[in-house]
Amino acid sequence: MTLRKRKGAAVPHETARTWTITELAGEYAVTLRTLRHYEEVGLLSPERRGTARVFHQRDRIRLELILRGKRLGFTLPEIATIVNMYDEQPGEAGQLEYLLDQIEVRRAELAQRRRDIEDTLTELDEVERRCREDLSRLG
Amino acid sequence: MTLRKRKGAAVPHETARTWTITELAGEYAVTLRTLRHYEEVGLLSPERRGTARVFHQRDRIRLELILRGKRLGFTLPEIATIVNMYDEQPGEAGQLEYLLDQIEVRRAELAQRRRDIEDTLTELDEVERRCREDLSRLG
DNA sequence: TACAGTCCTGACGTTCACGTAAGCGTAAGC
DNA sequence: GCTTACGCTTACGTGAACGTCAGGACTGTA
Repeated sequence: MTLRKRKGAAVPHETARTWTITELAGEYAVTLRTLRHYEEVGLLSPERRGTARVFHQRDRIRLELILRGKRLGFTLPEIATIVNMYDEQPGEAGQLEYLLDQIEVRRAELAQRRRDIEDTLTELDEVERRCREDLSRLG
Repeated sequence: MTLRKRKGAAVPHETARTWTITELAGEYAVTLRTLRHYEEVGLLSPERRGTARVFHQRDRIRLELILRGKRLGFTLPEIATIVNMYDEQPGEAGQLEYLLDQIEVRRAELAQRRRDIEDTLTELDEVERRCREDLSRLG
């Protein structure tokens, strides 16, 4: 799921498949406006052929990351910092340490969210149990 | 963490503690406006003494559920359906089955979010690994 | 060549979840 | 009895994440 190429990983010579904005929107159940918006805020940067957008595999992967971030309740700027981690250039030490910091921040947030989910699931179990109890009392 | 009383669970006779809006806001790090907003949309319904709001333990519990829902990225209406599950009256069979349906829906959403979190954490690990690798190469 | 289909760029509108005054009531303390 | 603190309602403002036109270009096809 990494976007960054570590070496010159010899891409197969065939022309890679691309997608139009309508195709991508259909496949991921988002609107054209949404995809354009993600480009506006720098989350996607499809190739242009003339004025038309041409989406590559790279854009699909980023889009999947974006949608996942949305499901997790992150804002688009937050998602940007996460998504951009994946294709950061090696860079210099200060940058790398900043990146490590960011990773810790996100990790902590995600851990909290996971606890929230566990708690909620447990309580839903309890609600369901009571509910079935009441139902059987009625039947 | 249940709000519904199953029987006449003999409440201790001492007067239960209550909280003012400012106290509650301070404790949960939200604004007065936020608490009032939650009341506007029916998520909280504090007692009124004159015009002033008086919050009870029940309200604290609901507020905790609300904040957890927010961390999980649910909208306030979505949170309402979840929170209201906790203190539904036993009700009739149709209602109970509807509730069971709702529980399934939420459970599925939460399961998806949990997968999202797992995936993201795994990938953060990978990013961190690469990052440390690059750092050691520099040091 | 006419027209349907797909794409584009503005740019204003909308919903959600509050923020932010403005203006007023009331109870405590000096 | 005046100030200060806290609380209230009403109501307009705001930022994020798009929705929704309007107007225009290009492209295949009947």
